[in-house]
Amino acid sequence: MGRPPCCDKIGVKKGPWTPEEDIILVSYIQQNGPGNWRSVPTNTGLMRCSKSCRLRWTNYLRPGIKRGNFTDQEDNMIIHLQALLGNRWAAIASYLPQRTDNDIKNYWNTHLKKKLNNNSNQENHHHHHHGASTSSSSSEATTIAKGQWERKLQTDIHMAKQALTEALSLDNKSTTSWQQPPPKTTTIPPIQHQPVVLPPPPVNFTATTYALSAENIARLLPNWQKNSPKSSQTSSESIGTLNHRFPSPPASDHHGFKNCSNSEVSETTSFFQDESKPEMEAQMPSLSFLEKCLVDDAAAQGHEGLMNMCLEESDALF
DNA sequence: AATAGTACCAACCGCCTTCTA
DNA sequence: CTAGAAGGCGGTTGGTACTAT
Repeated sequence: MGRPPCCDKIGVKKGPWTPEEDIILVSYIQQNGPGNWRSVPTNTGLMRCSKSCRLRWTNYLRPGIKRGNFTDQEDNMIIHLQALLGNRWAAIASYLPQRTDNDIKNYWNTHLKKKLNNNSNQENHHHHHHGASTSSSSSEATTIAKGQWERKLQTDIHMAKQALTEALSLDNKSTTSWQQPPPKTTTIPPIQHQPVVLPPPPVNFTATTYALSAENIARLLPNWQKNSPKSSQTSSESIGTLNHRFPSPPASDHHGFKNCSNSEVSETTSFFQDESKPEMEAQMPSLSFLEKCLVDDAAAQGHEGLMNMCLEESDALF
């Protein structure tokens, strides 16, 4: 037979989370780590469905989340990736480690869709390169049944490569940092990158990365650091730079997740590599495949600039 | 100052895939 | 191998904040 039920629907609370609930959830995850959501409501006493707990954590409480103030680079990246992947927000979010899929989805629906509509109305004859990928792959991708898109992605790999290469080269004019796929891809075996700084082993790693959690929920959990062996140091280093509930002031630079100190980068990205979006592990092979094809193809075609750029920035991140 | 309209976003819903007994 | 639950994801909605009149 199957598993036992995760939680009965009786007495399950809905609606906005209270700070108290957040504290309970974060405290529990601090001690046990994310995952096994089924046990969270029973172990914490939260009158919430396991799904709700997971959603609250992944979309709001987990460390390293940047909210609001999407940069132009992020805009472009989302637009290109949406054209490339369709409404696969989780996949798109894997390229924007500080953003949640929900956040990107909301931003797309509230901002970028309109922006694109306005642009397409004003310049239909423009952006043949965009239009080709957007009109074909986007509309198709959204209609393709789940599970089929990866096959399509492989069969249409040339189209995808072209679109992504275009996106990379377009934005390379202004900056290149955001183009770097999430550093977590560097830890996936098929990718040849040798991580310079590997995440600490899971136990220490959890302690370190939860320091970032402390920053995100500092207002909710004043004693957070006390429970996290290494958190006091890291928190003092970076506290105030990650603003969870309140949007950051307009960024002086537009370098996305590079817009922070080295320690922040390593910690934040390390976290993402291992914990913040564990579900991405399942998706990354496809994306890594695409990336690898891009890099390989770029090399084959003599696009060393693109390839080097990707590799160099990957190294630079560490 | 009050009201209506709009924008934004956190959270829910339901479907699909994966996993487990 | 199969049934059924957990996990994951995308679409949608409801509440709140903001803006215009």
